Amino acid sequence: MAARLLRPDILQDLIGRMSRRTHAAVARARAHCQAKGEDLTAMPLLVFALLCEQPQPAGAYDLIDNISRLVGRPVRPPTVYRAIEQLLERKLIARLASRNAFVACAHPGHTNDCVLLVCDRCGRTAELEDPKLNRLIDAETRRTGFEPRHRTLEVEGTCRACRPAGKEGSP
Amino acid sequence: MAARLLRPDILQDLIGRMSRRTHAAVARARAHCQAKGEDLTAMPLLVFALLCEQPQPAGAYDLIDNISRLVGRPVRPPTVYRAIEQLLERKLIARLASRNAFVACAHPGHTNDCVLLVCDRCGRTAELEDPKLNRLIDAETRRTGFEPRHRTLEVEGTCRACRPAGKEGSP
DNA sequence: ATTCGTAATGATATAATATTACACAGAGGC
DNA sequence: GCCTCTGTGTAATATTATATCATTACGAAT
Repeated sequence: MAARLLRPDILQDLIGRMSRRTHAAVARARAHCQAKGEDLTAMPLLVFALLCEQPQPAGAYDLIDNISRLVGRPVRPPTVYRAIEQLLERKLIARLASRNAFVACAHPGHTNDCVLLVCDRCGRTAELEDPKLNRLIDAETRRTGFEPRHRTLEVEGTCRACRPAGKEGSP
Repeated sequence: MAARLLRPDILQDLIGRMSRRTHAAVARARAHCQAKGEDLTAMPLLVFALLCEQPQPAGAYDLIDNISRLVGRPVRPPTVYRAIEQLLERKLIARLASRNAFVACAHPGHTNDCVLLVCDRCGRTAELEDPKLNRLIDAETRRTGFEPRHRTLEVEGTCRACRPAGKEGSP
């Protein structure tokens, strides 16, 4: 299965150095996939772990650079893009289309597309799951005769932490 | 104003060969800008007109190629990207983030971000202006302490025309 | 154990998208 | 005329993404 790069023990070691939060997220992701009879191989796991380590979205080439540093030799774009693709399919990460970047999803197994809130000060993103909103989007698009399959909803603005204190309402 | 490329008479000629619909849209766009004391120069006008001519979104390099053909010599990326940027600022076109492409907006002067419905069969897009949806998105994001400034909402699916006849409800 | 099939990975090259930096041309004011 | 300002022109390069083919590990069949 795994080719010579990224032997399981090395992978374990790399992920082992990461935060507790990441360990938990990785464990959840593995469990989630195994429950479906699938399996996460080394490269997707590493990409996912790296994305978990930072709250900001990462560009593909940031990931490529980081991974290359970690494994001690250049890892090429297709390798990382393949991992990204697989993670996207399994909805473990989300593509941030407005910035050509990627973020780890907080909750494995959400079947809906989620809303991404992107702070333009700190660059952090938060996920919002909102069934009511999803239903409205679905209903309104269908009203025009359109059959929705997938949506991208990204909101740019200022997160609570970056907002000047005391400004809770509208400007 | 205009440098040596795209003299006004040539521009008129190029736009003159386009459809009636495009003429109308271009006229509306000019009027809309003039009402605000601004003005659309040659390149932005041509880009807008080209986008009006086709219902599918166009990539920046499609535009570059088309414009180069029309004016009979190579037009470089920055020229076209500058025009795109200006049109985006004035909300005469919209960026389709999920595909790195651009579409002409149907109605000049809409202040809200609109919803883009993208058909994955024919590639056409439709715009949806939906105040109710906008209000809900605004309200729901603010509930988390986030201050929204701008949003991207793109729905991919099958448009009415491309849908097999008789399938009006859910699958 | 050898062979074969397959999935994941590796490497090379290149396509597609976007930006930086600087030069120049023409309109309008002086 | 000369200056300045804005829009345009060009070269070079940065950034993001994919196509293509080679290689490696592992398991199943023989």
